[in-house]
Amino acid sequence: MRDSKPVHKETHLGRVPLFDDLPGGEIQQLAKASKVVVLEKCGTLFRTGETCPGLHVVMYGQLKVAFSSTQGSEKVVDILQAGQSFGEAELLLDEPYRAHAQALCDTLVLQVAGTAILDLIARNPGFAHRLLNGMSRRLHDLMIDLEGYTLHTGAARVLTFLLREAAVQEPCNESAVVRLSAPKGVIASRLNLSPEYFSRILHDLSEQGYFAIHGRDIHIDSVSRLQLGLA
Amino acid sequence: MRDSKPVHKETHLGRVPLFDDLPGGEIQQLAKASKVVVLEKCGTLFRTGETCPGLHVVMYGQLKVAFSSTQGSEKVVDILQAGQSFGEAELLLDEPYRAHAQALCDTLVLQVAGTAILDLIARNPGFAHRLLNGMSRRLHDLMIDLEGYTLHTGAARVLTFLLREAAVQEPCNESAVVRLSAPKGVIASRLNLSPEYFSRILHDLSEQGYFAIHGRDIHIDSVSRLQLGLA
DNA sequence: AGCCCGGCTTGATCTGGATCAAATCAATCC
DNA sequence: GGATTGATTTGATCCAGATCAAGCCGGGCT
Repeated sequence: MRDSKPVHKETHLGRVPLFDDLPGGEIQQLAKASKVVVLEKCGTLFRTGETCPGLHVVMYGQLKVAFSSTQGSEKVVDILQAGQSFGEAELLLDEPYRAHAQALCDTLVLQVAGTAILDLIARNPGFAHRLLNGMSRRLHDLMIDLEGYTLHTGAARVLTFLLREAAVQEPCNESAVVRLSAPKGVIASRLNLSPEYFSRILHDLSEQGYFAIHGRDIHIDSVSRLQLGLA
Repeated sequence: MRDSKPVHKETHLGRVPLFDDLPGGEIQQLAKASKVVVLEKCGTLFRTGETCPGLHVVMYGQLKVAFSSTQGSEKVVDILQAGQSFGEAELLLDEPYRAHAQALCDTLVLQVAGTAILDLIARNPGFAHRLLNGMSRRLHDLMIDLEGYTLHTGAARVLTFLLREAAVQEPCNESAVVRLSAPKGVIASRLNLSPEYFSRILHDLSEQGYFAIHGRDIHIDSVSRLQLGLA
């Protein structure tokens, strides 16, 4: 992140799903109300307990959102990719963050001031609806995670995760190569597993012929076979 | 639930926090678009996989929302009290329910048709904002639960639960009697504990002098003492 | 009163997954 | 290339919390 070429906020914002059907004027308002944050790998975007300065939108790079326990261990709640936003709930409730966010690689974030978002909600019902849909999606995904954590075994969570990744990375293919988008330790924590146990599960499943592991690439011969493994 | 006195939807809806500052005309529209559902104890409101007929609003009574595993065990996600609504996310995304809902006692629910809610969002930015706040609250609470499940021990979750209940039931009192609003087994599942282990934790904590148990009533001498127990 | 049934407790045992410790591998930097 | 540092694996051990199996209320019913 050492080049200091000025960031053109409008074009960036216009590409984000949450904003991409907004008229140009609105985008300009948002751009004016937003701040560029440049993070290098491992840089912190916000910490637990801080109050939220606005809506975070990832332009490029990758962030992990995690809880930290008193004993230094942490639990990754979400991994944010380019185009995703974060902090809607805290913004609307004006509550401090329960988690912290850290860049997994060099990352660019725009922070849109809360007032600009609130204005937009009041002025543009279509945007409110879109925001509502985004939050619904997040709520729904969180429910799925919760179901996994409380009802499914570690191996089942790993299989489910790989299936979802395969569906995203190579839709509708019977065979797929899934590339883990983050270090195994981070994925492990995301699945609520210790790195060691995650490694063992991966090993076991590959021994059972579900897939082959090559570093961060998981080669799946038969996606439908994985699906069966869930039963 | 054996009296069949017709339910006056308007007055009921007008008392629900989500709708209570809507103009009378809007309330009437909602009432017209909503259906009364009467459930007796253990009656099912909806099942996993069903598509959602509208927004559920609890008028009186109590519901549990839970995941069911293939082996018959279940995990309670939420306990809904009178005045609460449920199903916003599924409604907006048009996704089937991931969980089922069952009445814990005789319960009255209004189901507001999805179209009426969508209209209201498009027409009334204030309502959209209110809905957004409600979903933020739910998202935030879910995050707190998740933090508990993944990072805290069983005993810590029980203490946290009791502290929140005390804060709701007897705000700002140093001593409090917390009445468990549901059978212990349901609370246990809500905290992601087996009934047996929940019972043991309660026993242990009371032995350590944190509180005294009388059936479903937990007598807390010193709320601040409980807070210390969390460290 | 006596009976029944569902909710709760208690005890004994088991296990998924964590933790600790050490070895191996991989990427980067002199 | 060798050294350094972090990521991953492997092995041994441990533990929070589940499960299984009885007992034990307490309250509604006849």
